[in-house]
Amino acid sequence: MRGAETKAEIIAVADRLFYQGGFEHTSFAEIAAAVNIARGNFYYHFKSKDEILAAVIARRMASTTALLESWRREIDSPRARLSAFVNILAANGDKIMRYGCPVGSLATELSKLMHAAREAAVGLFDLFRDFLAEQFAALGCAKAEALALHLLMRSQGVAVLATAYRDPDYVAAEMAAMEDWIDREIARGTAARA
Amino acid sequence: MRGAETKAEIIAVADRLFYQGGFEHTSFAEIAAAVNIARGNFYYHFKSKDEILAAVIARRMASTTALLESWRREIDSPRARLSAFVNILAANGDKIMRYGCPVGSLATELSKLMHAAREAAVGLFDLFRDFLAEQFAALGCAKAEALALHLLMRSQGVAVLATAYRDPDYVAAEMAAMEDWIDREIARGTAARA
DNA sequence: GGAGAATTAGGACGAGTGACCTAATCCGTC
DNA sequence: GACGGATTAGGTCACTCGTCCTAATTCTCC
Repeated sequence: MRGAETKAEIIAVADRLFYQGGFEHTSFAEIAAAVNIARGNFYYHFKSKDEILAAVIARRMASTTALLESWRREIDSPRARLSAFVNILAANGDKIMRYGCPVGSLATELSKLMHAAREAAVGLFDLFRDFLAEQFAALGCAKAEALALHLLMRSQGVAVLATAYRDPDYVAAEMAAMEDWIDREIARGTAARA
Repeated sequence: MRGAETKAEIIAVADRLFYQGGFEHTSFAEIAAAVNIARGNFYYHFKSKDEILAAVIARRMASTTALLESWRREIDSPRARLSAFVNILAANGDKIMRYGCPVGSLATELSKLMHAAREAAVGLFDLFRDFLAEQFAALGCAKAEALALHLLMRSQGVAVLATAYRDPDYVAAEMAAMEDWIDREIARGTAARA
């Protein structure tokens, strides 16, 4: 069973390093140093670097699914669940200002590389999109998926500008604007039903 | 004078390849093959890869400045100038869906690399921000710079999701939403003045 | 047309890359 | 406590990377 633990540790470290430095920029040597294992030893656990990437994406899919599931379970109102999403920007502000959004930056990098794992990486967006659409639908909004994509788009835009300008005040302002937009859309949805 | 032409060609090709494949992923060999010159020969024109990056950023600053200047000169109304900005998303749609936004993706990559040229790359955002703020101010909007950053943020968010989902219809929908938002902000500005 | 500078061709260098291998070591099972 | 599969250590492989040289070539100007 020790092997499984080592493998999980490699994936966890690779996950962090892929985020912080980018997939291609991160070398086996770097991961090995962080995990404290011999460099050539990766090939007992993974056949290639692409296989590590696939494992990292799978790990992110699992952890994101778990996060969204906990929100569905522990947060009562759909409106508050939307705020939970928006608040990611504040909770991870420091990391976002240095490394961008892990989902968006990976998808963009893999797209530039024309990497086969691009579509798998986009699956992370799907998780958030579906979660958000669920909440908008529960709030009685028509075209819930379009609203979900719009909110996703805003979080990505804020992440990019946060990385560029590194201004926490700007991020806070856009978060407030997102909350306002959500409330307006909900109001529009209930008005349409009346 | 032949040297200057070769240098300019190297910069132009590097510009394209840095955009399409990313800065770090693009090698001298790749650039050399595209320019049809000997690989080791770069060091007559540039002392290092970072120097090529600096030249590419300078080139983008110049071409962006020229583009915005032409808009200021040839487009009469500030409102139409804002539309010109939004329309970049349609005009460059195919490239954006494959490689993302050249400004945003470079800034994010350099941030991950903790590269010294990061701040210079962010200067490209400044050009657009100032241009947009100028137009909002001319339209009588208060907090023109905040509105400019918001529009910039949206274009970045759309670029990231366009790269992820590669759906032209989604891009078109967000462009329309951006136009609506602009009109509402202008209306708000004139109402406040009345 | 010849001197001298600008430019190019064509490697070579050490370091680092992902990939691969084999021998040693660990550890649960009988 | 010896066996056998699971795991690790550590080194090697071919290759590419950015960088750097030097010799040849081209161009400019007297």
